[in-house]
Amino acid sequence: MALEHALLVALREQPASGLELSRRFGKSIGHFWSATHQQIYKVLARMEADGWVVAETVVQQGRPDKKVYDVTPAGREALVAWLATPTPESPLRSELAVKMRGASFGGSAGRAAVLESVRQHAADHELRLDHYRHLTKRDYPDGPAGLSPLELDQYLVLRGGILLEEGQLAWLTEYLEAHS
Amino acid sequence: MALEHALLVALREQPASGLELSRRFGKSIGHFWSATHQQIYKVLARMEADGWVVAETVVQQGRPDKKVYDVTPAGREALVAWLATPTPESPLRSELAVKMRGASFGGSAGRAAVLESVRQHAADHELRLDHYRHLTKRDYPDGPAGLSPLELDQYLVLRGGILLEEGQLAWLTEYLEAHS
DNA sequence: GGTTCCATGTAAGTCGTTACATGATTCC
DNA sequence: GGAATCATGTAACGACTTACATGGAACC
Repeated sequence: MALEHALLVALREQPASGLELSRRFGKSIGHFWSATHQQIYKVLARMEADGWVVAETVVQQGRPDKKVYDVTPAGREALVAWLATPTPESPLRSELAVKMRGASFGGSAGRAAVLESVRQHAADHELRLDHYRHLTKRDYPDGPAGLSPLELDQYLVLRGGILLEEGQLAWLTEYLEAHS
Repeated sequence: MALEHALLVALREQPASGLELSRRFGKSIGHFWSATHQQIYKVLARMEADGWVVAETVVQQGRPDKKVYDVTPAGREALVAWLATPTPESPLRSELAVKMRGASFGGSAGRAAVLESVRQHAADHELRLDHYRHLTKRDYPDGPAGLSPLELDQYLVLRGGILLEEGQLAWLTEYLEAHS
């Protein structure tokens, strides 16, 4: 029940078509709320039926038409109402943690496989961390000083990405060291 | 497609009934893979049909009978096979991050509401962090030295809980400081 | 007598993923 | 000519949640 609101936020930052949204979700917001294009189309259709957004068909040359969505006043109200709603804690699910606890029951092959998974994930997290740090340097070379409220919030969400990735990496590194 | 395997791990550590499992999932493993009892019963039934587990009805005095599940050789094989499978990265979903980015579009009331949500979550994470640290002191007073492989893995998963909670807390603290 | 706990489920519905479909256009 | 991109979807399925149901035992 929250993809709708994530889309509202994205559309308030900038009106967009379904595909543009799904691409944007591959970046910024998507790091904290992923969605495929199929899902996005479905939810957009429902939001349009509910009057939260309106679509305007934009004719393009050399490309298919696209439907650019924008948020209606009703959609804005829905967003504000949602902000005031208590935020349930997102259940943290780590398949890797389950495998770590299962490694003892998998013999030497199982243990090696889990080690390999952990190594792979550590590399992934390191990569993403590099990416976030690069974004920080590029978009906020002077740190958070002098940013508008909107920019400050975007900066702080990026900081969240960095801090969470650092936590993950610290964990997996500790695991690998303990098993070496 | 992974609750099955989480249950296999839990049952290999100790055979149990559905309700006992759902209680255990409120603790240790559950911090990384939550599940309600309804879901657990359903999956256990499927696993029994698949021959991964067998149920033994245990008569109790003053209480209803319970069905204690144990893992079969086929279940053990399924667990080993799963360990060797590549581990997809669990999509990280933070409703709070979406709200942070939406706060600018919610007026002063919206911003205050988001701040309150962040404060609440920070308190929750601090509480859980205290809990994990308490568990560490109680169960591993001497650190990881001298633990069996199984205990070491349990220790390392607990360490994961601590490191991830610390990351979360650091993030939310930074947010609150930036908005004070 | 009412409430809570134990223990096992069913039913209905939402959320999300995976696979497939279409049709035009540009790139090699 | 074949592949990739743009753009929008449908269909089928599985995962997960929420609400409800049952029935006895213990607690106050």
